Amino acid sequence: MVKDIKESIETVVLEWLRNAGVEDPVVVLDESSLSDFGEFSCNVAMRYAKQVKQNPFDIATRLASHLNERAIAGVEKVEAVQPGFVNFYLTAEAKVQHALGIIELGENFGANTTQAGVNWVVEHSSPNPNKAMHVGHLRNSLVGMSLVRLLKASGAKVVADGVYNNRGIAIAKNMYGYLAHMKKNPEAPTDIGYWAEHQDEWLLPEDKNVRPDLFVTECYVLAEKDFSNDPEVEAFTRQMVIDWESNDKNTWLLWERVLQFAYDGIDQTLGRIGSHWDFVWYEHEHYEDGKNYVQKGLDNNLFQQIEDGAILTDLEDKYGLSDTVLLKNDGTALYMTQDIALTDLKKKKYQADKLVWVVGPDQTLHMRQLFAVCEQLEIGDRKDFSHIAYGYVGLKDENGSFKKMSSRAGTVLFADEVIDEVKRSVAERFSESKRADLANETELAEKLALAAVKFAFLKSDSKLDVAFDIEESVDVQGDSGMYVMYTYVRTQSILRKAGAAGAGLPTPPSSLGQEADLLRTLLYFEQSVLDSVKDLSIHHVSQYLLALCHEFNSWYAKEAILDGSDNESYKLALVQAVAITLKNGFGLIGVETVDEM
RNA sequence: GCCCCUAUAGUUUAAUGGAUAAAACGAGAGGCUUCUAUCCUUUUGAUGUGGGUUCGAUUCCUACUAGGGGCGCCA
Repeated sequence: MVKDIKESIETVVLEWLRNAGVEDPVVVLDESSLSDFGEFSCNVAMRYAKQVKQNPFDIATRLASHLNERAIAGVEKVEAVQPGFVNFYLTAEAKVQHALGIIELGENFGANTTQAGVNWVVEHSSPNPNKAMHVGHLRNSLVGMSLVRLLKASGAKVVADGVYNNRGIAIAKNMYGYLAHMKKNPEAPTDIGYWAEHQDEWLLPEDKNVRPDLFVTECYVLAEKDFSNDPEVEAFTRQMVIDWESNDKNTWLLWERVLQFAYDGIDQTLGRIGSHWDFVWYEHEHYEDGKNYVQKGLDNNLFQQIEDGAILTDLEDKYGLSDTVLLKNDGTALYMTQDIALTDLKKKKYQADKLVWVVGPDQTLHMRQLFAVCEQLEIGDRKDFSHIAYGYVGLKDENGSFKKMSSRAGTVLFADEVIDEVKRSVAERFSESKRADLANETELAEKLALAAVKFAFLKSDSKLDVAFDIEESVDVQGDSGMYVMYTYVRTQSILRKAGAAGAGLPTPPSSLGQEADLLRTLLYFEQSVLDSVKDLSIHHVSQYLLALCHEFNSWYAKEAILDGSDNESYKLALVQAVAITLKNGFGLIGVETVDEM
């Protein structure tokens, strides 16, 4: 495989540089920017010219001639080019062997061992257990799961986890909303005691024929309105929080009932998009523990108590971060308080080496403060904590500029709405093309819609904001998941048609023809995975898949594959190599391939 | 006021110190009696502004401009 050739080259270059007097040289083989420059190029001559006080082109020339003398297997020639690049041209045979090697590796093609032995924890999705998941959660979840798969493919042990912040005023609003607005008989009292004795007098999601998460969303919206208009409702809701804290039996019963609706609905959405948690944390189980950590920090003079009794961090000088409150002046916990406890719990439970939080960009300061405080408390090292701040998913306003979605303004798009909308558009295409032979159209439309949505969210850098236009952003043409899927379907169609003919041993050609660019592109898949792991962003893989599809489709347009020639089995092998690469890449993105569309 | 993020073609994005800045959408032209035209070929067009570092800057530093986010008892 090309991986081995690259390693051989790097070894020889390293040795040569050391002999030339370079201290601790770093050798990186980059993909050549143009095919005229070979398959890989190296910039060490320019990088170390100053250190060894020689002209970069001279260094490159001598390095190239040394490499040519060493005659590394798979390397046809090495060239030095102004101002000092060293370009590597692989032999046709090596490129063909690489493609055939893909078939041998199968689903393991693209996997690497860069994270072997490292325990990662990835927290993702962060749905609110009082509302349905919206597109922001969708993006979060897709980004998080792509990291989970990427790290697993790199040999890491990965745990995906989720947290439900399931206590406090927001949940109490849902409880009130349910109690007040989901009665079968409007005359029934809005009273927890009465509800506990007469639960069957209240509606369930199935009675209204709505999904449970939309059901709780409705409770929340109705409650929110009453809460801000009616002081009695506000008092009632706040009292529920107090009753809950003092473990009132019926309050807890109602709390569990309402939360379960949310959990059930969110599970449906997560299941639909293939997201998964190995473990779920519930805030109510650990939020009090945070106070012990704050006390410990106070004892060790890491924190300070201010006049009114609240506990404050001391991060200004040591970390250059603004300080924040760790414990309220009434001694109660904050989000930060429980996050400290949770971080330690996570670290210990999983023996975690690296922890990742996929959380919105508005939490950046909070996360930095958390990491710094955890370091002060010796919970872990800051460098092992990463905040993946995916960009906002917003809408375009009249002027075309970015506008954050707001649940108050009613501009929030739910995750399922987006997928359903794309699904409709996909189904429309089926009816237009009159492909009635596809028996499982609905199932297919679902798979294709998920492919389109996932790819749309994961094809660009996750930290950028997305101004979401349901028509444009989840397009099914051009650089889209549908395009990649269509290309995969093409490969499957050809392989099906070839049948047993494709099973023969391919006879590689003596020289490369139209397929040269395709073979070249196949060399770079593994690097795209490595780049994605390094940056903790899957988009390098997505971009690679698009490039591979362009090459494959160009080749497909130029050359008949099933031509009955001696080359046929070889060409079929290339089709198969492309198919495996697309499938593996899609796998990392979280897209399930289909065989027909 | 302070801190963080972002700025590439008309639009959505790619390229994180390298060579001629790469795609898609849009607009124009062409291509199916041939393995699925949801495709292919081709034309068009871009690094916010001013300095600096470097052999080399979209990439790093700096000032500015514009947009977004955040800044001790919300989550």
